[in-house]
Amino acid sequence: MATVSIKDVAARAGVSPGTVSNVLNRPEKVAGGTRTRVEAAIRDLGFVRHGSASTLRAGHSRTIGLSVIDIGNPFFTDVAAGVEDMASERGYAVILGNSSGSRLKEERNLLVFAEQRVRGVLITPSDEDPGRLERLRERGIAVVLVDHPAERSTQCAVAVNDVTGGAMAAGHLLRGGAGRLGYVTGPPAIRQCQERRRGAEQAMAAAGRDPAELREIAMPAMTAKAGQQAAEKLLADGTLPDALFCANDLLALGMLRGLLQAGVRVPDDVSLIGYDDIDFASASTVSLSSIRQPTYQLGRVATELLLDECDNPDTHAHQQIMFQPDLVVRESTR
Amino acid sequence: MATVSIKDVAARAGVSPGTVSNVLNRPEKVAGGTRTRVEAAIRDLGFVRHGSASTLRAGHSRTIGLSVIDIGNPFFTDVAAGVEDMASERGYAVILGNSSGSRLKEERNLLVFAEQRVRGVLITPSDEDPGRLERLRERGIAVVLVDHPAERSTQCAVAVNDVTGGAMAAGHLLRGGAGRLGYVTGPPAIRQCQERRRGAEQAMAAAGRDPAELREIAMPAMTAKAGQQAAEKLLADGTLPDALFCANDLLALGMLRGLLQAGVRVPDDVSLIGYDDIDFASASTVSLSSIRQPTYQLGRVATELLLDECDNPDTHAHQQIMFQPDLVVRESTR
DNA sequence: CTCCGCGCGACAAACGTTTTAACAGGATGT
DNA sequence: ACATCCTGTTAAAACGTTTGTCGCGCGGAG
Repeated sequence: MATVSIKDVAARAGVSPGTVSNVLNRPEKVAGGTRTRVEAAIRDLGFVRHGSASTLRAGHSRTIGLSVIDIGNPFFTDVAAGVEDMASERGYAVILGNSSGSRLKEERNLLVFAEQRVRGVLITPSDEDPGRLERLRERGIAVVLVDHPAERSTQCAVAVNDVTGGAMAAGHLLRGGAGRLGYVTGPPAIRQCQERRRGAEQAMAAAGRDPAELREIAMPAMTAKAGQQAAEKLLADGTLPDALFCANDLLALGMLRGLLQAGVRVPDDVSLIGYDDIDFASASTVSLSSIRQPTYQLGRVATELLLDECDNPDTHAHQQIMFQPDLVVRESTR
Repeated sequence: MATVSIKDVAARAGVSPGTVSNVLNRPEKVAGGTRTRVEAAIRDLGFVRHGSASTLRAGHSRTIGLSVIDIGNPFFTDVAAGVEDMASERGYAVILGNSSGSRLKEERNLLVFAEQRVRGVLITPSDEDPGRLERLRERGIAVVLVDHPAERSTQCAVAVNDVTGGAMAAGHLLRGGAGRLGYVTGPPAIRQCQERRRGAEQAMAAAGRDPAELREIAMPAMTAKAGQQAAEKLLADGTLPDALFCANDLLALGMLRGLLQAGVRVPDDVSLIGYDDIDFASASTVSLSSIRQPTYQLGRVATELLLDECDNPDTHAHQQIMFQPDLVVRESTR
């Protein structure tokens, strides 16, 4: 438990504590001989800098907070991996907060972040209230929105264009010769669901079709189970569309299962496309066409923006970056 | 940026800084009137305690480190969710470290943890070297192993019994009338693969069968793609076992796809069981029988042990907790 | 030979909290 | 009346860094 401090290092190297600090933080300021001597002392004693003391004195830490809505969702997991990698490369630690969609938990996480005096926060807000984030900024904590459009141009944000993605999916189905088109979606409150639908409608209009013909099947959840229920609903109706666009892959996989079990052939009878391109999309029996989002990249870039804002507050220009999704064609579509 | 400190609160409430600290840390020590006055001042000024200053003086922080091998793996994601929930309930923050299987990255993460003076570390070690962990303990940082047996009885560990799980899977297949049994596995270096195999052999012995008959198909990775390749390999050989036990669900899903595409019926021609019971196991075309592990619980309990060790170092008794897996029977097995 | 500038380090003052010892002022017991 | 013990509060000393200021010694310019 004999915690070794900068003083011990200084004593052993025969220099002052300030010099040790300089070796740590601005090595170019200290003469070669002294530096190697100090470095040797650091190694010998197994010294590791006390982050808290450093933060206290310097006024800022080398940690960032990451608040996500659901760490169990592969989408956020990939984002988190990108964040962690980039932060780690730049010597920052990541404090993880999982809000589970609960506003209370999100609030609590932000408080923890504030107590730790994180340098900045990456957040996918669970609702539209900008007040909390404003309060963070007042405390000098940078904020970057992830997978959410910027509420104002005074902040950074990264997102993926869901309208384009929706248009890609529907366009692909239309090019495949689809007559009647169905859109299987989740709760209407979810922004992504709305925008993907909007994209699909645009694609229909561009193909000279009436967007109002798009048949919407809305489910209360975006899970595989909900997808299968949607299939049952469609089959009970008796009028199966020629092609189905599902708002995420889990819905699509459930739908696929429901259709195949009922003897409907995919893609011969019905074309099917999902969204997100999760790992399992390519692993299902009939591999699933989907829309790929650069999730890992989303995390990396968001972190890069955040750290730039922290390290160069003066020259930093706020950016709203919109990534473009990709169409991935597999077996489930004609 | 006017950061408000304990002194400002003290001034406004007309007390000394020490009293404010007491209100924060041992409210029972301060008289009711003073306390409410101080609390009001805290609210009015929007004071939030400076975690680093607190850590520096108190000698310990309210953060723990979590080092996992692959945050993209649903298994670890579930564990992380459990950790985050429990830590958050007890007022601890979680610093996330993702080693991606790289020893170097793991090392770097542990260094970050040490710098942040985390109270303790939860780790799924990426290899068997106990040295690093020993060094952490010398620094007064508690360590709990996750999904890894304890190297010695002087530390806590939580894991799931892989031998039992393997026995459950193989036993289920044997009870279904399987004659020839195959075991599709990953790299032999992975401890879990070995132990699950050992369990399967025990089940065979218990059923009066020669364990040597267990046919092993080892793949270099444990992904869906590798599973499909394994299927191709088996089909090329021409001698398909009656039943297949895959060391994880991804392998099993790939295998399922490969078999179905070749016209092999599951479970009529071949029974198939996976391991982990990931979400998608129940959503595949032929839903997958599997072995469920209490992952979320694993994370919660590990955190509980860690915090107990931190908060009651004297009375704390090291524990090695072994969870039992569950057999989940679905459509893929007879 | 003096003076200036410069490179390198030492010194010391913070940073915001926790904690110990000390203390005031009653209440209590003798 | 005095000694004693509470209870509630304060003052001050840490904790381990960072950082601005200052001083020393040396080499080159005047």
